[in-house]
Amino acid sequence: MSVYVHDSLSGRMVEVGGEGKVGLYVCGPTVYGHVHIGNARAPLFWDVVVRYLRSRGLEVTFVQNITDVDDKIIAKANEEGVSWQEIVRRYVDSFHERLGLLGVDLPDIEPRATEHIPEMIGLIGDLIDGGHAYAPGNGDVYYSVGSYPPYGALSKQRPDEMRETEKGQTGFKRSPLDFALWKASKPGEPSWESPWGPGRPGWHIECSAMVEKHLPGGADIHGGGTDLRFPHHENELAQSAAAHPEQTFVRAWAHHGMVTLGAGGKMAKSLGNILDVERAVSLHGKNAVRMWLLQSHYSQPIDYSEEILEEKRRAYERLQNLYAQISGSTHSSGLSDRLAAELRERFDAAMRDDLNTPEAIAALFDVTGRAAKEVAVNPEAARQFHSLAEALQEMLAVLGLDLAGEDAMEVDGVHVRWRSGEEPGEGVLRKVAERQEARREKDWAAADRLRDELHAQGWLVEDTSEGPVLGRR
RNA sequence: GGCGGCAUGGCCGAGUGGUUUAGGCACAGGUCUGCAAAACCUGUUACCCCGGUUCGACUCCGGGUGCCGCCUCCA
Repeated sequence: MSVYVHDSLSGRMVEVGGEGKVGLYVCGPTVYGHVHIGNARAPLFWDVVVRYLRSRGLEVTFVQNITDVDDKIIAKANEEGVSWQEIVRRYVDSFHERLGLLGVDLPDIEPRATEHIPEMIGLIGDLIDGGHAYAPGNGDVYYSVGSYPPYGALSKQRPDEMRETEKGQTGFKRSPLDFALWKASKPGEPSWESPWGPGRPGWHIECSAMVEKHLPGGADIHGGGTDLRFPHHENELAQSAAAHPEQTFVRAWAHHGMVTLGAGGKMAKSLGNILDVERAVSLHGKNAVRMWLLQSHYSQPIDYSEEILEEKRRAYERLQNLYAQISGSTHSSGLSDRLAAELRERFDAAMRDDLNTPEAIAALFDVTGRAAKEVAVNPEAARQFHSLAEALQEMLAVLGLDLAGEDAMEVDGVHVRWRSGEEPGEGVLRKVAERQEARREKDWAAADRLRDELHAQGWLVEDTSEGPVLGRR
């Protein structure tokens, strides 16, 4: 069992998991604010990938770091007059809470930069020893881009053509492209002892150190947004490859597209055009958000709008309705077995081909729709799709989409059902029972009046042969 | 300015050198239904422009146009 992932460095598909194991490293957040849905794309997508790989029997180690020391964290702390640790604590909690709202599981290892200072210092030492870094005496240590000829390969940039930009110049760097591995700390800033004086790590070095530590032998897949390709990933690669040329650092670089907000372009904290995860979930629901992010390929940019999310909510509902038709199955017809096998095969083929979640989801709709057609022609078939329902449950678990079960209650002698999760109030239930009673007496005027009232309260009543079912409208 | 990517039907969005419908949403008509909803049936709209390669290109190559990302912190 293995999957193929498009590698941004070579431009080719790389086989991953052939040995039965997969080491995955994904760049996590810098915790100085609440994560928005753009930030959430990576954790959500890779969580799905991890679930998929595990469902196929692969042993996965998923590492996603947290950057807990950084200029912005320090700035935020100063702004509020609290410690940087306080800022970190607050936004790590917020990050976890928001992932929870989206139904995203935490990675196996969530290393923090500040917990890897010795490893980073060691790595920097190796770079200096190898002639790839220098300490000009101001307390900083810089990576010498010129010492590593392949520099630029990942971002397809040529160092000599990038010289135009001199924004990074400090006076101590030998080349403006050189970047900080270690920064001398100013008074009041977080600081650690090092051979070059008290200071703190540069941004890129943490990922190099943490990949090497937590995924010995290298990462099979290294994920992150396309905006990290340069300079972050380029620098990571340059550091590790130069320090430890005998080791593989990353086998496949997988970059996901940006979440855009219509004409506003890329969603970014610095642009202020962000949509908080909490708001997105409360506006559209977890399932719609997941459907939205998973129904386009990870490598593509994806646009957010309320209309699009509404569409995705409906798409999810359709899947839900299709599933509901066969969910009561007690046995499996030959058709069910065939469809289940086809579904597994297509889902698998799609995922193995560069983690193509939209293709995988299309298979869900297609196969399930065919079962629904059968049910339409032959109502008996509704109870004969056990094997398909089972397969569907597995795939939806991988995608993290809920299969809303149903709860029910006897109200005034009427069996009232509703989608689990949102319990209707006593008054609503009573109205439904009353309406059912009116229908029994063919008092359509009263029944319609009650339907309208329930509608006004946000509920939709569906009449079925098995009695009324409540749903949020 | 440099580098990279993308351009598919009303919208979202996969995919492929030709023989089959991606899938979803929306819309129109119908079946079912007291009504409504769901489901099912039928129908509608495709591959940015110009060249080239090819027996044949939406699918490969070149050019153009447009959009996006990166080149500075950024998922």
